[in-house]
Amino acid sequence: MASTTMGDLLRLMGVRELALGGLLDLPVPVRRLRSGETLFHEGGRVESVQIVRSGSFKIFHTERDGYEQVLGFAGRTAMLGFDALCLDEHPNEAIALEESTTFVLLVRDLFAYSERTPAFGRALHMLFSSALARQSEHTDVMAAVSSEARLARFLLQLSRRMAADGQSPRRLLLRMTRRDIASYLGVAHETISRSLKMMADWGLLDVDNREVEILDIDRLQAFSQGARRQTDDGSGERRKARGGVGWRPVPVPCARP
Amino acid sequence: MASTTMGDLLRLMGVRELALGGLLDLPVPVRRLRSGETLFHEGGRVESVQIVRSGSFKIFHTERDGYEQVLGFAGRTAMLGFDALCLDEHPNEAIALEESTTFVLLVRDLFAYSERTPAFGRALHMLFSSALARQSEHTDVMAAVSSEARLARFLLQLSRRMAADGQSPRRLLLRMTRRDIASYLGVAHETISRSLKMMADWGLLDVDNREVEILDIDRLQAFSQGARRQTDDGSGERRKARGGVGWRPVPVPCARP
DNA sequence: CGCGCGATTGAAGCGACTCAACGGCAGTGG
DNA sequence: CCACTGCCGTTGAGTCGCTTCAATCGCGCG
Repeated sequence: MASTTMGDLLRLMGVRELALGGLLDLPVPVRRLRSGETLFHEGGRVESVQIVRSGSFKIFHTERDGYEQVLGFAGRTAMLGFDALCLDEHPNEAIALEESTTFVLLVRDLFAYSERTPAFGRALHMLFSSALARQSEHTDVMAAVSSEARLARFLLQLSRRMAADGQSPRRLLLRMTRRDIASYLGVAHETISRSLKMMADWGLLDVDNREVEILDIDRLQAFSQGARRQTDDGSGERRKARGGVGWRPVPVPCARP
Repeated sequence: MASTTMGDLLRLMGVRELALGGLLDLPVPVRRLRSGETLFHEGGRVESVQIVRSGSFKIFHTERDGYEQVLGFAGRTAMLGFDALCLDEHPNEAIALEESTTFVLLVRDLFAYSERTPAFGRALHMLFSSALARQSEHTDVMAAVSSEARLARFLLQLSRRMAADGQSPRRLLLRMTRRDIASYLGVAHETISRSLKMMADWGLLDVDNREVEILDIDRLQAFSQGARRQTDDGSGERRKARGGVGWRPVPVPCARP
């Protein structure tokens, strides 16, 4: 494993000021997971906080009735397991959606790291903050009223993450199932299928199973902002847009509850 | 103002090990706000992180179309403005719902505090963690399908906060409007009225304008669990029970959100 | 006192859930 | 090798809960 030092971790965390103490060579353990492997279990003891180095994860909670509530999806630079710090056990479970690696920071070492490497301490604060910001993404999708708008916001979030990683913000590869997305968005999984089709028919997306290409990111953005469509003109006409030619969704903003 | 020291702050944060350095006497500024006053504006510069010492706040975001999306309600010990740390400006706004006070921690001092008072650093980590946990409360209410279940979960959250503050978990005083609650729960404000009435008729609550008394907390709890039915999943339980005793006569489940 | 806002209640229409069936694909085992 | 079984994804049809529009009442305030 060529790169498993504090310096590498700091680089991942976006720290640029690397002219610091020799602690940059401090080894930091890396964990490898195959697709489907679980990072930590719900109810498990809290021993470490982990930072995603590569791959992606699904975080979810299993309700008493067995329903699997998806809480979020984590990609590169995400911090996992931190919400458990103020509890005695993990409130949720994380599993890898693909082959992934994480930096492992033992909770008992966390504070020592911060004291000995100030840059790490500050970067940690930033990570905390962005963990909060990531959480608010969920609030953002749930704030949309229609299921299509929720899905649009979700796709735009993925797109932004791709861009942040220096990849194309247009071509998305959904590593999670429709059912996972549905749970995350708080809709039925059938609705995800239907909404994807709708948006494809409208010319916003090109959908091929898990591969989604955003064709018109501006209109998608506008659409994701839309509260509820007005029926105004030929409302009975919107059953099936043909071939995606000419028809536009025309989202009309209107006051909400 | 009798109590505005680091020691008081640590006490609020729940730190018990107060046998520490003399930095406990370090003064920490306190801010007072009247009802309706704003703690920080959306788009404002990020100068401080604040911890609620008394009172309560509404955190919200104003969308382009003018719709006010409520993101949460903060009470005693809540940390506000921290999500802005990794951004250049506040992503949301906070206003006091009643007469309130906060401890003010300048961002530029944050790290220094941690270095000089290790107990503070650790307590800060805990605060970060519980800020995350608080965020997940929103996910929790949104996970409920029916508007009544959402409202029930919301009331139970308030109840738990009351209990955590040593007050009666039964008598709630809603400091926010129905409209605020509705926005937070993602439903129409009329629905809040109707749901409250429903639950009162059911004998779960006693409602008098902003004063709500929980009459049967156990049944309320049970009621709030009405999530999405189904699943029974069985993935971990899959007994191929060949020649089995008690094989289910009905080919039940289709996995459902 | 009238104005605005919060809260309640009624009526009607639509969007999303539910139930159900089908096709495709991967893993498995005879 | 090829049924066989599960799971994922899609599509259809019917029902219902919630939104939407609307009217009314109470209350604090300039």
